[in-house]
Amino acid sequence: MKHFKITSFLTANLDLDADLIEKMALNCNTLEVKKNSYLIEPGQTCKHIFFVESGLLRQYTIDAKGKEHNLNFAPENWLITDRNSLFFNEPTHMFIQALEDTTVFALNDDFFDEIKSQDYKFSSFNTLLLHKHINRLQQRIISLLSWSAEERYLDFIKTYPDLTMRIPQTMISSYLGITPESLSRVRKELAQKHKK
Amino acid sequence: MKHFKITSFLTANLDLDADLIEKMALNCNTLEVKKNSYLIEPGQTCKHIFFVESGLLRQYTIDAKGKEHNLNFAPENWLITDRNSLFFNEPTHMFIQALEDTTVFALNDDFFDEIKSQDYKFSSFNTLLLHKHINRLQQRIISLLSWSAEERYLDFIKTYPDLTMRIPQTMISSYLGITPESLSRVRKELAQKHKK
DNA sequence: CGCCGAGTTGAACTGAATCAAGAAACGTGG
DNA sequence: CCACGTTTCTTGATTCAGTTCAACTCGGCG
Repeated sequence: MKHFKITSFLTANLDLDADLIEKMALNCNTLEVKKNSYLIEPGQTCKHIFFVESGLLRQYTIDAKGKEHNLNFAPENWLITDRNSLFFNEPTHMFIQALEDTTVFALNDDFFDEIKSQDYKFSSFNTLLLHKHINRLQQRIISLLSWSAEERYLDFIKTYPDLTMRIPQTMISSYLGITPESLSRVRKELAQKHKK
Repeated sequence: MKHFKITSFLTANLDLDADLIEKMALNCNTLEVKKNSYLIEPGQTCKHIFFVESGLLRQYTIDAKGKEHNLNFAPENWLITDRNSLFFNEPTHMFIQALEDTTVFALNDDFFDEIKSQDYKFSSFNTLLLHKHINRLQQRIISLLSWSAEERYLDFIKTYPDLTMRIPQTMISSYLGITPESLSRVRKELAQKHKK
């Protein structure tokens, strides 16, 4: 049996039979994505849910004004996909790019359908993922509505302490919805406060 | 057979057997919610998906600073719920309040589980709803990140032309993430532009 | 060594918030 | 159905968080 991290991830989350997980591990693909290259680009239709074995991905889009918006980061043990493209079978508007050399485990979405009949837990697992995703999006909307740039940054480093070092500041600022200059100033302010 | 609007809504969306829909219609409750009263309040656990037969609901939350944030409006033919509370069976932080005298059709969430075995279309219907919800949330995040107050308002009146008249401006402004004063000024500007 | 992109810093600017005060709309009780 | 008080909306003056633009620093890499 292949020993991907996803194996333990799934076992922990689902309490599935080992042979079912192994079956999945055998059917799905491991992909290597070199730093700065792309897993998904606009126009493509996203067919997989990607589980990050190692490395770091970012998901971003470019708006009508040509501005880049980082919507998600996915370090090891995270899942990432474009639910919209995947489910509605439409071309995506998203980029998914590797910020570090990354190994992903690509779960073909069909797999969920196939397995559904075999194991009820597995289909409800996908529903769980959808609900967790909704939760995160909701939280982010509320943070954009109610917090200042500084508060959003503090929340970011609290939530993802290790990522702060691995993601360029321009991308973090874009995720937070502020300019790189503003983030730089926020960081400076915080450093000064901390020194006292 | 009861003639709720939801009947035609479901028929249009699902192509279900008439008797299945009727069964649902008989098993679920119609609730009347008087203007300004609440369907859901924080602390309660949300157990239903509400389909609005007639009237208008709003969903909002109050943040740590005591500020109110309108997250959703649901006029006739819309569905509304707190997915988080519903799925994880946790107390909600949301208010769902009637802005007009409203009639809702309350689908007990268990119903989806029960019906799942009987009709596969029905369970995939719920998944469809989840994906549509994710889509809306994603769009809203992007609009908060990339559009000005005026642009967001223009998008709002374009998307929900009739709602603009039925929802107090304070609530629209809160939905857009701006102050009531700013919205008033934005409207004034637009009226002047339009006059020319 | 010298270039180049990322990050920092400064100064001027601006969109939106805040505070305050007036006008209009609303519903409640007489 | 009107009168009154309360809330909502508007308008103005001022302030502020964050943007923009431009110049500078620093660290990595060919």
